[in-house]
Amino acid sequence: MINITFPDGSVRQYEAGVTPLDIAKSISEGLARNVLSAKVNDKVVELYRPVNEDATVQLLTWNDEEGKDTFWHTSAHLLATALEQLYPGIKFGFGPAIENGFYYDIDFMDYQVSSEDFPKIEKRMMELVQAKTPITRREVSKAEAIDFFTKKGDQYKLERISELNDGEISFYESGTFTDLCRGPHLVDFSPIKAVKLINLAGAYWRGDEHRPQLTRVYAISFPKKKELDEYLVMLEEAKKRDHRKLGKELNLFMFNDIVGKGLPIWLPKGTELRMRLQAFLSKIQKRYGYKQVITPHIGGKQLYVTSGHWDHYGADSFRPITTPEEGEEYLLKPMNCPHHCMIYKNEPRSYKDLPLRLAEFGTVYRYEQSGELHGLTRVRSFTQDDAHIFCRPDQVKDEFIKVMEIIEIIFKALSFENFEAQISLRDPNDTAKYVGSDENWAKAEAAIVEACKEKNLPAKVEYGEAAFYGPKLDFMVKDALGRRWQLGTIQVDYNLPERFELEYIGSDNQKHRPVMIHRAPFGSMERFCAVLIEHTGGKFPLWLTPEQFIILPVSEKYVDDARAMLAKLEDMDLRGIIDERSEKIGRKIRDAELGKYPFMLIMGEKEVGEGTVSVRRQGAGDMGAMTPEAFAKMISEEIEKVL
RNA sequence: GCUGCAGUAGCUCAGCUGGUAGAGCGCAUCCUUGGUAAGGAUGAGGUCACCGGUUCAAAUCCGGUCUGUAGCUCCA
Repeated sequence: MINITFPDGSVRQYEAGVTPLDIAKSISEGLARNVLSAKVNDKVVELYRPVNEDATVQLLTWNDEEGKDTFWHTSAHLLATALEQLYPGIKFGFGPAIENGFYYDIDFMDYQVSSEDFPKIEKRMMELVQAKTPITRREVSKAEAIDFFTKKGDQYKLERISELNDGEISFYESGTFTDLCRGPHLVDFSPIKAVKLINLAGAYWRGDEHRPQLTRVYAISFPKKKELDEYLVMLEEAKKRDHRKLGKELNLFMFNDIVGKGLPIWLPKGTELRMRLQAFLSKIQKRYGYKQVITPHIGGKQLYVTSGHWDHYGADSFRPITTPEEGEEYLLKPMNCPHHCMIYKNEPRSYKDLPLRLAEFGTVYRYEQSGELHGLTRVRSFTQDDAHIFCRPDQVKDEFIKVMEIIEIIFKALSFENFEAQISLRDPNDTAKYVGSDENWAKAEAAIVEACKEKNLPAKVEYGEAAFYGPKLDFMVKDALGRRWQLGTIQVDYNLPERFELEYIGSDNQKHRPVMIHRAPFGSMERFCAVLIEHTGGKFPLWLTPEQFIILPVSEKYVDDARAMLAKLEDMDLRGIIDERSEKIGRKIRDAELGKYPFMLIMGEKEVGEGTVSVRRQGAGDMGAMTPEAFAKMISEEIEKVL
């Protein structure tokens, strides 16, 4: 008998050689039906793999990330099995489970496959499911593996095998399809009740653009048909929140071919929104001791040669601007820090002056590859809510905490709750590729980790992800379609102070080198607004929205009264517009609802007589009549609650 | 940058295998002056992204370019 320990700490005894499926059956019928794979001593395995000695066992279902992984990974094999039957001779790259579904990278050889073929492929997949094709695992020798795929002519699998050692190679067979795979997998295809191919996209073999491009087939599958339907509805809903669509509908921003791709133009309403965000941050920064500065949009090339950016990124950036003056070259500013370094250098600094916090809403220009451009989230001209903190090494942690507080205030005001934080530290095995002393790195890395601990911020630590010039802390959020974008960032920098020979006079009357912290709570105004648009679905919080209300006169007779009311509300620091069209009130309400104005103020004979407005809240309906003063009070109270 | 897909009115889109353009919304004018999610009539508006080719004839077929889009790669 062996002891099996469960995640809750309980222990049961079983015969040696018991399988996870047996264990599930011994617990309950339902569990046995739903279990997908099992985690035995921290390794996920198939349900038929015997357990021969004492172990901890966690039975994995659809509700466990790892259970889903097994499910989708097997679905990828189902896809491959179907594709190989439909397109004999195709070659297979990798086919993993991903965050939402799975994909398989395929070399389709001479076959032309398009999304029109999806139904056919899905149909074949479901036929294989119904056939209850078992999936069997087999350990093979390296020689056997090489032999098999040589015969098959699959150079991709052969390349992968060449990196593996004898004794760690396994094959999985699902009917007609045999794949090199580590597993684990479902026992057979039958739990897969619904599949949907999502799209096709090119993907380089092993992500290398110099290697062949395969066709990546994205798909998703579910244990219940209903879950697939819900997922598809969710996708549709997400598309409605896409900031590119809402930006057009709400007249926030535009692009124009002649102006140039990746160069966003902010329309009046979008500008309102952005200015308000900037004013909000400026106010907080003032409280935290930042000094606002303004620097030019271009800078002498030497500035960026000194900073090192020219060497690093110059070849892939906008070409230098030349002048009639022989040999004179300027760069469109790709970042603000070198300018700020020059401000630091402009006068001698004492340790008493530090930290010096220079802030700028600085517009920068970067030549992003055309395939990378994406709405407002990836553009070639954007404005960073940038600031550089010049401080002593012993001040890093305190400054870090203060920046984290600013980010906290912002995220809270906008109810960004689903963000992820990542601490990027240097690769401990390759410290040579980083600049700065070991001592300073150790100090800064510890400062970041401690700051997160102190602020109770759950952050994932990634080694080797630090920039060459210093460790950093990034804040990431997902957009409507589940893509992850980096917003706020705090980065420690030892490189620029060195390159620009920044100094301060310490209390010991000696010269010392300050540490620089780059930070941008929003990241860029463009990207932040994009995420904000998707987060709110265009229904911005009251304090931010370009128009807080729209006055709807019941008929044209009351337009003059509406104008007087607007003036009165504007005097009370509210903002709104009037719908002066000759339309019936029902129509005006409908349009205002669709236009996402937070409040509709209806004015007719009754209200004009009483000196009130009838308030209707977007999405919630009639709230009754109130005086403009009462309305203003209600709005300001609501705003105070969030800010 | 690479690969797939797409580009028709301000917006969303229809236009089968080639026969010289349509709808809804929006806009303009007029009628209507209305009470909590679409009142009515009339009208304007398009080199069918651009350039070239095939054809008696191209929005439609072919090639190229541009732009968008899905991914890959990159990202200070």
